[in-house]
Amino acid sequence: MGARLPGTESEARIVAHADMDCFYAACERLREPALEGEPLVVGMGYEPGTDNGAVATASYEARAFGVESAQAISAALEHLPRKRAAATDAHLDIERSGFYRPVDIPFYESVSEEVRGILHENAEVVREVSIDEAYLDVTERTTWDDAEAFARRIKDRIEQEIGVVASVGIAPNMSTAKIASDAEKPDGLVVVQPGEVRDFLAPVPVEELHGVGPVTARTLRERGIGTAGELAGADRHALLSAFGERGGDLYDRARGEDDREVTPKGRPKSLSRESAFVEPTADYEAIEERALALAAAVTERATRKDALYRTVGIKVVTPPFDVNTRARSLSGPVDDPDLVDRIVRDLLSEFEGERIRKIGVRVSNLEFGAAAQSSLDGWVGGDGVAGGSGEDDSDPVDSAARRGQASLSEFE
DNA sequence: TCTGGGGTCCTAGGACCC
DNA sequence: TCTGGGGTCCTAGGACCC
Repeated sequence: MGARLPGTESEARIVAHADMDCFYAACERLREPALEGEPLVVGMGYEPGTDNGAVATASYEARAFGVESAQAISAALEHLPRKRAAATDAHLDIERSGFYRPVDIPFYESVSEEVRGILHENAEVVREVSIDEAYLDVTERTTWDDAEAFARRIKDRIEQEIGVVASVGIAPNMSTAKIASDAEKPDGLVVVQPGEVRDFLAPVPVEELHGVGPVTARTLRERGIGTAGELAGADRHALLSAFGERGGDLYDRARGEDDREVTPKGRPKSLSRESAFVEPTADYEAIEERALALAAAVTERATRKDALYRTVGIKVVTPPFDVNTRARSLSGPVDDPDLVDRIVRDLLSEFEGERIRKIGVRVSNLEFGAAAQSSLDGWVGGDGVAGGSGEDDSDPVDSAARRGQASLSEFE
Protein backbone atom coordinates (compact mmCIF):
# COMPACT_ATOMS: atom_id res chain seq x y z
CA MET A 1 0.00 0.00 0.00
CA GLY A 2 0.97 3.56 -0.38
CA ALA A 3 3.19 2.98 -3.35
CA ARG A 4 2.48 5.34 -6.14
CA LEU A 5 1.72 3.97 -9.56
CA PRO A 6 4.64 4.00 -11.95
CA GLY A 7 4.44 6.78 -14.43
CA THR A 8 3.21 9.36 -11.95
CA GLU A 9 5.08 11.85 -9.79
CA SER A 10 7.29 9.27 -8.13
CA GLU A 11 9.32 8.96 -11.31
CA ALA A 12 9.85 12.66 -11.44
CA ARG A 13 11.84 12.63 -8.23
CA ILE A 14 15.59 12.35 -8.29
CA VAL A 15 17.03 10.93 -5.08
CA ALA A 16 20.70 10.57 -4.27
CA HIS A 17 22.23 8.45 -1.54
CA ALA A 18 25.76 9.27 -0.44
CA ASP A 19 27.73 6.85 1.65
CA MET A 20 31.31 7.41 2.80
CA ASP A 21 33.67 4.54 2.16
CA CYS A 22 35.15 3.06 5.37
CA PHE A 23 34.46 6.38 6.98
CA TYR A 24 36.22 5.91 10.32
CA ALA A 25 39.30 4.53 8.63
CA ALA A 26 39.23 7.35 6.09
CA CYS A 27 39.13 9.89 8.92
CA GLU A 28 42.08 8.24 10.67
CA ARG A 29 44.06 8.45 7.44
CA LEU A 30 43.18 12.09 7.15
CA ARG A 31 45.13 12.98 10.25
CA GLU A 32 47.68 10.22 9.90
CA PRO A 33 48.50 10.00 6.18
CA ALA A 34 51.07 7.25 6.76
CA LEU A 35 48.13 4.89 7.21
CA GLU A 36 47.17 5.36 3.58
CA GLY A 37 47.19 2.04 1.75
CA GLU A 38 47.86 0.07 4.95
CA PRO A 39 45.53 -2.49 6.53
CA LEU A 40 43.73 -0.44 9.17
CA VAL A 41 41.28 -1.46 11.85
CA VAL A 42 39.29 1.06 13.87
CA GLY A 43 38.09 -0.52 17.08
CA MET A 44 35.23 0.44 19.32
CA GLY A 45 35.94 -0.05 23.01
CA TYR A 46 39.50 -0.69 21.92
CA GLU A 47 42.48 0.57 23.85
CA PRO A 48 45.88 0.52 22.19
CA GLY A 49 47.85 -2.55 23.12
CA THR A 50 44.86 -4.52 24.45
CA ASP A 51 42.57 -6.92 22.65
CA ASN A 52 39.34 -5.53 24.05
CA GLY A 53 36.61 -4.16 21.86
CA ALA A 54 35.16 -4.83 18.45
CA VAL A 55 35.82 -3.76 14.88
CA ALA A 56 33.91 -0.63 13.95
CA THR A 57 35.52 -0.24 10.53
CA ALA A 58 38.13 -2.22 8.69
CA SER A 59 39.85 -0.78 5.63
CA TYR A 60 39.61 -2.84 2.45
CA GLU A 61 43.26 -3.83 2.92
CA ALA A 62 42.37 -5.22 6.37
CA ARG A 63 39.27 -6.97 5.05
CA ALA A 64 41.47 -8.83 2.62
CA PHE A 65 42.95 -10.61 5.66
CA GLY A 66 39.55 -11.67 6.96
CA VAL A 67 38.91 -8.80 9.34
CA GLU A 68 35.20 -8.01 9.44
CA SER A 69 32.96 -5.39 10.87
CA ALA A 70 31.64 -6.20 14.38
CA GLN A 71 34.31 -8.84 14.87
CA ALA A 72 35.97 -8.96 18.30
CA ILE A 73 39.36 -7.25 18.23
CA SER A 74 40.85 -10.47 19.59
CA ALA A 75 39.57 -12.30 16.51
CA ALA A 76 40.74 -9.54 14.19
CA LEU A 77 44.22 -9.77 15.70
CA GLU A 78 44.36 -13.45 14.79
CA HIS A 79 43.77 -12.60 11.17
CA LEU A 80 45.86 -9.49 11.21
CA PRO A 81 48.48 -9.00 13.93
CA ARG A 82 49.55 -5.52 14.92
CA LYS A 83 52.37 -4.08 12.87
CA ARG A 84 54.30 -3.43 16.06
CA ALA A 85 54.05 -7.05 17.16
CA ALA A 86 55.02 -8.29 13.72
CA ALA A 87 58.10 -6.10 13.68
CA THR A 88 59.53 -7.68 16.81
CA ASP A 89 58.25 -11.24 16.52
CA ALA A 90 60.17 -13.39 14.06
CA HIS A 91 57.20 -15.76 13.78
CA LEU A 92 55.01 -13.07 12.30
CA ASP A 93 55.12 -11.80 8.75
CA ILE A 94 55.35 -8.02 8.65
CA GLU A 95 53.57 -8.12 5.31
CA ARG A 96 50.58 -9.71 7.00
CA SER A 97 50.10 -7.17 9.76
CA GLY A 98 48.25 -3.93 10.18
CA PHE A 99 47.39 -0.92 12.28
CA TYR A 100 44.79 -0.59 15.01
CA ARG A 101 43.25 2.65 16.22
CA PRO A 102 40.50 3.41 18.76
CA VAL A 103 37.38 5.19 17.50
CA ASP A 104 37.30 8.94 17.97
CA ILE A 105 33.71 9.94 17.28
CA PRO A 106 34.15 13.68 17.98
CA PHE A 107 36.81 13.87 15.28
CA TYR A 108 34.74 11.86 12.79
CA GLU A 109 31.79 14.10 13.65
CA SER A 110 33.81 17.14 12.67
CA VAL A 111 34.73 15.59 9.33
CA SER A 112 31.13 14.52 8.82
CA GLU A 113 29.99 18.06 9.36
CA GLU A 114 32.22 19.29 6.56
CA VAL A 115 30.83 16.63 4.24
CA ARG A 116 27.30 17.60 5.20
CA GLY A 117 28.08 21.16 4.24
CA ILE A 118 28.78 20.08 0.68
CA LEU A 119 25.71 17.85 0.57
CA HIS A 120 23.44 20.65 1.75
CA GLU A 121 24.79 22.93 -0.94
CA ASN A 122 23.66 20.42 -3.53
CA ALA A 123 20.15 19.47 -2.44
CA GLU A 124 16.82 20.91 -1.43
CA VAL A 125 16.48 18.40 1.37
CA VAL A 126 19.10 16.25 3.07
CA ARG A 127 18.28 13.42 5.41
CA GLU A 128 21.29 12.40 7.45
CA VAL A 129 20.94 8.75 8.34
CA SER A 130 24.13 8.41 10.28
CA ILE A 131 27.54 9.94 10.61
CA ASP A 132 28.56 8.67 7.18
CA GLU A 133 25.38 8.40 5.18
CA ALA A 134 22.67 10.68 3.80
CA TYR A 135 19.81 10.87 1.33
CA LEU A 136 19.40 13.94 -0.85
CA ASP A 137 16.41 15.11 -2.82
CA VAL A 138 18.08 16.63 -5.86
CA THR A 139 15.05 16.84 -8.12
CA GLU A 140 15.42 20.60 -8.45
CA ARG A 141 19.18 20.49 -8.87
CA THR A 142 19.72 18.18 -11.78
CA THR A 143 18.04 16.16 -14.54
CA TRP A 144 18.22 12.52 -15.43
CA ASP A 145 20.47 13.38 -18.36
CA ASP A 146 22.86 15.27 -16.11
CA ALA A 147 22.58 13.09 -13.01
CA GLU A 148 25.86 11.27 -13.47
CA ALA A 149 27.88 14.43 -13.98
CA PHE A 150 26.06 16.00 -11.05
CA ALA A 151 26.96 13.11 -8.77
CA ARG A 152 30.52 13.21 -10.04
CA ARG A 153 30.86 16.84 -9.07
CA ILE A 154 29.67 16.11 -5.53
CA LYS A 155 32.07 13.19 -5.21
CA ASP A 156 34.96 15.24 -6.50
CA ARG A 157 34.28 18.09 -4.13
CA ILE A 158 34.12 15.78 -1.12
CA GLU A 159 37.35 14.13 -2.09
CA GLN A 160 39.25 17.29 -2.96
CA GLU A 161 38.01 19.57 -0.23
CA ILE A 162 37.78 17.09 2.62
CA GLY A 163 39.88 14.14 1.58
CA VAL A 164 37.45 11.27 2.08
CA VAL A 165 35.74 9.22 -0.60
CA ALA A 166 31.98 8.87 -1.03
CA SER A 167 30.01 6.36 -3.04
CA VAL A 168 26.90 7.84 -4.57
CA GLY A 169 23.76 6.28 -5.99
CA ILE A 170 21.02 8.12 -7.83
CA ALA A 171 17.58 6.70 -8.49
CA PRO A 172 13.90 7.70 -8.55
CA ASN A 173 13.44 6.73 -4.88
CA MET A 174 15.29 6.24 -1.62
CA SER A 175 15.44 2.46 -1.44
CA THR A 176 16.80 2.11 -4.96
CA ALA A 177 19.28 4.96 -4.49
CA LYS A 178 20.63 3.21 -1.41
CA ILE A 179 21.26 0.00 -3.29
CA ALA A 180 22.79 1.98 -6.14
CA SER A 181 25.30 3.68 -3.85
CA ASP A 182 26.31 0.28 -2.55
CA ALA A 183 26.55 -1.40 -5.94
CA GLU A 184 30.04 -0.27 -6.91
CA LYS A 185 31.62 0.53 -3.59
CA PRO A 186 34.24 1.78 -2.94
CA ASP A 187 34.33 5.00 -4.93
CA GLY A 188 31.08 3.99 -6.59
CA LEU A 189 28.82 6.06 -8.79
CA VAL A 190 25.68 4.42 -10.10
CA VAL A 191 22.71 6.14 -11.69
CA VAL A 192 19.54 4.11 -12.11
CA GLN A 193 17.24 5.80 -14.59
CA PRO A 194 13.49 5.57 -13.94
CA GLY A 195 12.96 3.01 -16.68
CA GLU A 196 15.78 0.79 -15.43
CA VAL A 197 14.76 0.26 -11.82
CA ARG A 198 13.22 -3.21 -12.11
CA ASP A 199 16.07 -4.56 -14.21
CA PHE A 200 18.63 -3.03 -11.89
CA LEU A 201 17.07 -4.53 -8.77
CA ALA A 202 16.26 -7.97 -10.19
CA PRO A 203 19.61 -9.69 -9.53
CA VAL A 204 20.22 -8.10 -6.11
CA PRO A 205 20.40 -10.75 -3.35
CA VAL A 206 17.71 -10.31 -0.69
CA GLU A 207 20.40 -9.88 1.97
CA GLU A 208 21.33 -6.58 0.40
CA LEU A 209 17.88 -5.09 0.67
CA HIS A 210 17.40 -2.53 3.40
CA GLY A 211 15.26 -4.13 6.09
CA VAL A 212 16.30 -7.69 5.34
CA GLY A 213 18.49 -9.10 8.07
CA PRO A 214 19.63 -12.66 8.76
CA VAL A 215 16.24 -13.82 10.05
CA THR A 216 14.17 -12.47 7.17
CA ALA A 217 16.75 -13.57 4.62
CA ARG A 218 16.61 -17.15 5.87
CA THR A 219 12.82 -17.20 5.81
CA LEU A 220 12.75 -15.75 2.31
CA ARG A 221 15.28 -18.26 1.04
CA GLU A 222 13.30 -21.10 2.58
CA ARG A 223 10.47 -19.91 0.39
CA GLY A 224 12.67 -19.95 -2.67
CA ILE A 225 13.13 -16.20 -2.75
CA GLY A 226 16.78 -15.28 -3.12
CA THR A 227 16.77 -12.08 -5.14
CA ALA A 228 14.85 -8.84 -5.35
CA GLY A 229 13.50 -10.04 -8.70
CA GLU A 230 12.08 -13.16 -7.10
CA LEU A 231 10.68 -11.08 -4.26
CA ALA A 232 9.05 -8.77 -6.78
CA GLY A 233 7.37 -11.75 -8.39
CA ALA A 234 6.15 -13.27 -5.10
CA ASP A 235 2.63 -13.12 -3.72
CA ARG A 236 2.16 -9.91 -1.80
CA HIS A 237 -0.49 -11.37 0.50
CA ALA A 238 1.74 -14.26 1.42
CA LEU A 239 4.50 -11.82 2.32
CA LEU A 240 2.11 -9.75 4.38
CA SER A 241 0.97 -12.74 6.39
CA ALA A 242 4.52 -13.97 6.87
CA PHE A 243 6.16 -10.66 7.79
CA GLY A 244 3.37 -8.23 8.62
CA GLU A 245 3.54 -4.70 7.30
CA ARG A 246 7.23 -5.13 6.64
CA GLY A 247 6.45 -7.84 4.13
CA GLY A 248 4.41 -5.40 2.09
CA ASP A 249 7.17 -2.81 2.21
CA LEU A 250 9.78 -5.33 1.13
CA TYR A 251 7.63 -6.40 -1.78
CA ASP A 252 7.10 -2.81 -2.90
CA ARG A 253 10.77 -1.89 -2.56
CA ALA A 254 11.82 -4.98 -4.49
CA ARG A 255 9.59 -3.74 -7.29
CA GLY A 256 11.23 -0.36 -7.12
CA GLU A 257 8.18 1.25 -5.55
CA ASP A 258 8.95 3.55 -2.66
CA ASP A 259 7.16 6.86 -2.32
CA ARG A 260 8.76 7.97 0.94
CA GLU A 261 9.79 11.57 0.73
CA VAL A 262 13.24 12.65 1.71
CA THR A 263 12.70 14.49 4.98
CA PRO A 264 15.17 15.85 7.51
CA LYS A 265 15.87 13.56 10.39
CA GLY A 266 14.20 15.34 13.28
CA ARG A 267 14.60 14.80 16.99
CA PRO A 268 15.82 11.58 18.55
CA LYS A 269 13.16 9.35 20.12
CA SER A 270 15.40 7.92 22.78
CA LEU A 271 18.83 8.37 24.28
CA SER A 272 20.84 5.49 25.65
CA ARG A 273 24.23 4.32 26.77
CA GLU A 274 25.38 0.80 27.24
CA SER A 275 28.53 -0.95 28.17
CA ALA A 276 29.81 -4.52 28.22
CA PHE A 277 31.88 -6.11 30.95
CA VAL A 278 35.15 -7.66 29.86
CA GLU A 279 33.80 -10.90 31.34
CA PRO A 280 30.23 -11.64 32.42
CA THR A 281 30.03 -10.83 36.12
CA ALA A 282 27.66 -11.34 39.04
CA ASP A 283 29.36 -8.66 41.13
CA TYR A 284 26.23 -6.68 41.85
CA GLU A 285 28.03 -3.68 43.27
CA ALA A 286 30.13 -3.35 40.16
CA ILE A 287 27.06 -3.81 37.97
CA GLU A 288 25.12 -1.16 39.82
CA GLU A 289 28.05 1.21 39.75
CA ARG A 290 28.33 0.77 36.00
CA ALA A 291 24.60 1.26 35.56
CA LEU A 292 24.63 4.49 37.54
CA ALA A 293 27.57 5.80 35.55
CA LEU A 294 25.63 5.10 32.36
CA ALA A 295 22.56 6.76 33.84
CA ALA A 296 24.61 9.85 34.62
CA ALA A 297 25.95 9.94 31.07
CA VAL A 298 22.47 9.59 29.61
CA THR A 299 20.87 12.28 31.76
CA GLU A 300 23.79 14.59 31.11
CA ARG A 301 23.24 14.14 27.39
CA ALA A 302 19.50 14.67 27.77
CA THR A 303 20.10 17.92 29.61
CA ARG A 304 22.57 19.05 26.98
CA LYS A 305 20.06 18.31 24.25
CA ASP A 306 17.34 20.10 26.16
CA ALA A 307 15.32 16.89 26.35
CA LEU A 308 12.82 15.82 28.97
CA TYR A 309 12.06 12.10 29.29
CA ARG A 310 8.99 10.33 30.52
CA THR A 311 10.26 6.76 30.44
CA VAL A 312 13.39 5.31 32.00
CA GLY A 313 14.59 1.84 31.10
CA ILE A 314 17.44 -0.56 31.52
CA LYS A 315 18.77 -3.31 29.34
CA VAL A 316 20.43 -6.32 30.91
CA VAL A 317 22.22 -8.82 28.72
CA THR A 318 22.85 -12.20 30.30
CA PRO A 319 24.87 -15.05 28.79
CA PRO A 320 24.79 -16.37 26.21
CA PHE A 321 23.14 -13.30 24.74
CA ASP A 322 19.73 -12.89 26.29
CA VAL A 323 18.47 -9.35 26.16
CA ASN A 324 16.17 -8.29 28.98
CA THR A 325 14.59 -4.87 29.06
CA ARG A 326 12.67 -3.21 31.87
CA ALA A 327 11.11 0.21 31.76
CA ARG A 328 9.02 2.51 33.85
CA SER A 329 7.02 5.49 32.68
CA LEU A 330 6.30 8.58 34.73
CA SER A 331 3.14 10.60 34.59
CA GLY A 332 4.97 13.50 33.02
CA PRO A 333 8.29 14.41 31.36
CA VAL A 334 11.20 15.18 33.66
CA ASP A 335 14.83 16.12 33.68
CA ASP A 336 15.74 14.55 36.99
CA PRO A 337 19.00 12.58 37.31
CA ASP A 338 18.28 11.55 40.92
CA LEU A 339 14.97 10.09 39.91
CA VAL A 340 16.64 8.22 37.06
CA ASP A 341 19.17 6.83 39.54
CA ARG A 342 16.42 5.54 41.78
CA ILE A 343 14.49 3.97 38.92
CA VAL A 344 17.59 2.34 37.49
CA ARG A 345 18.50 0.90 40.89
CA ASP A 346 14.98 -0.35 41.34
CA LEU A 347 14.69 -1.96 37.91
CA LEU A 348 18.13 -3.48 38.24
CA SER A 349 17.39 -5.12 41.59
CA GLU A 350 15.42 -7.82 39.80
CA PHE A 351 18.68 -9.07 38.35
CA GLU A 352 20.69 -9.20 41.56
CA GLY A 353 22.65 -12.44 41.70
CA GLU A 354 22.60 -13.01 37.94
CA ARG A 355 25.65 -13.04 35.76
CA ILE A 356 25.54 -10.09 33.43
CA ARG A 357 27.61 -9.42 30.36
CA LYS A 358 26.27 -6.05 29.36
CA ILE A 359 24.19 -3.30 30.88
CA GLY A 360 22.40 -0.32 29.37
CA VAL A 361 20.34 2.68 30.42
CA ARG A 362 17.85 4.45 28.25
CA VAL A 363 15.45 7.37 28.45
CA SER A 364 12.60 7.69 25.97
CA ASN A 365 9.28 9.37 25.40
CA LEU A 366 11.28 12.51 24.89
CA GLU A 367 10.05 16.06 24.75
CA PHE A 368 12.18 18.94 23.64
CA GLY A 369 12.29 22.64 24.13
CA ALA A 370 11.82 22.29 27.86
CA ALA A 371 13.90 25.34 28.64
CA ALA A 372 11.57 27.58 26.69
CA GLN A 373 8.53 25.99 28.31
CA SER A 374 9.97 25.85 31.78
CA SER A 375 10.93 29.47 31.84
CA LEU A 376 7.32 30.45 31.29
CA ASP A 377 6.10 30.16 34.83
CA GLY A 378 8.78 28.87 37.08
CA TRP A 379 8.35 25.39 35.71
CA VAL A 380 11.91 24.49 36.44
CA GLY A 381 11.52 23.92 40.16
CA GLY A 382 10.60 20.73 41.99
CA ASP A 383 11.04 17.43 40.33
CA GLY A 384 10.23 18.87 36.98
CA VAL A 385 7.43 16.40 36.42
CA ALA A 386 4.87 17.90 34.12
CA GLY A 387 1.20 17.03 34.00
CA GLY A 388 0.12 13.65 32.73
CA SER A 389 0.01 13.04 29.03
CA GLY A 390 -3.15 14.03 27.31
CA GLU A 391 -4.03 16.25 30.21
CA ASP A 392 -4.53 19.93 29.88
CA ASP A 393 -1.25 21.49 30.75
CA SER A 394 -2.26 24.96 29.76
CA ASP A 395 -2.50 25.83 33.42
CA PRO A 396 1.03 25.93 34.82
CA VAL A 397 -0.13 26.14 38.43
CA ASP A 398 -2.30 23.10 38.15
CA SER A 399 0.42 21.20 36.29
CA ALA A 400 2.99 22.18 38.86
CA ALA A 401 0.73 20.98 41.65
CA ARG A 402 0.25 17.66 39.91
CA ARG A 403 3.83 17.10 39.10
CA GLY A 404 5.16 17.24 42.64
CA GLN A 405 2.91 14.33 43.45
CA ALA A 406 3.64 12.51 40.26
CA SER A 407 7.28 11.82 40.85
CA LEU A 408 6.73 10.80 44.46
CA SER A 409 3.82 8.45 43.94
CA GLU A 410 5.65 6.99 40.99
CA PHE A 411 8.07 5.48 43.42
CA GLU A 412 6.51 4.67 46.71
C1' DT B 1 29.32 -13.65 13.13
C1' DC B 2 31.09 -16.37 20.21
C1' DT B 3 28.61 -10.63 20.10
C1' DG B 4 30.42 -3.23 20.75
C1' DG B 5 27.34 0.74 21.01
C1' DG B 6 23.55 3.90 19.63
C1' DG B 7 19.50 4.00 17.49
C1' DT B 8 14.47 2.91 14.90
C1' DC B 9 10.24 0.51 14.13
C1' DC B 10 6.90 -3.26 14.81
C1' DT B 11 4.12 -6.56 17.42
C1' DA B 12 1.64 -8.81 21.08
C1' DG B 13 -0.59 -8.95 25.38
C1' DG B 14 -2.54 -6.76 29.45
C1' DA B 15 -4.71 -2.83 31.85
C1' DC B 16 -8.03 0.39 31.67
C1' DC B 17 -11.70 3.35 29.80
C1' DC B 18 -16.09 4.20 27.54
C1' DT C 1 -24.59 -10.70 36.18
C1' DC C 2 -22.96 -11.63 31.77
C1' DT C 3 -21.76 -10.03 27.34
C1' DG C 4 -19.63 -6.85 23.24
C1' DG C 5 -16.39 -3.90 20.93
C1' DG C 6 -13.20 -0.01 20.17
C1' DG C 7 -9.43 2.83 21.61
C1' DT C 8 -5.20 4.04 24.07
C1' DC C 9 -1.29 3.40 26.91
C1' DC C 10 2.29 0.60 28.72
C1' DT C 11 5.79 -3.10 28.82
C1' DA C 12 8.73 -6.51 26.74
C1' DG C 13 10.82 -8.59 23.07
C1' DG C 14 12.46 -8.97 18.34
C1' DA C 15 14.48 -7.56 13.98
C1' DC C 16 17.07 -4.42 11.80
C1' DC C 17 20.38 -0.44 10.60
C1' DC C 18 24.95 1.88 10.76
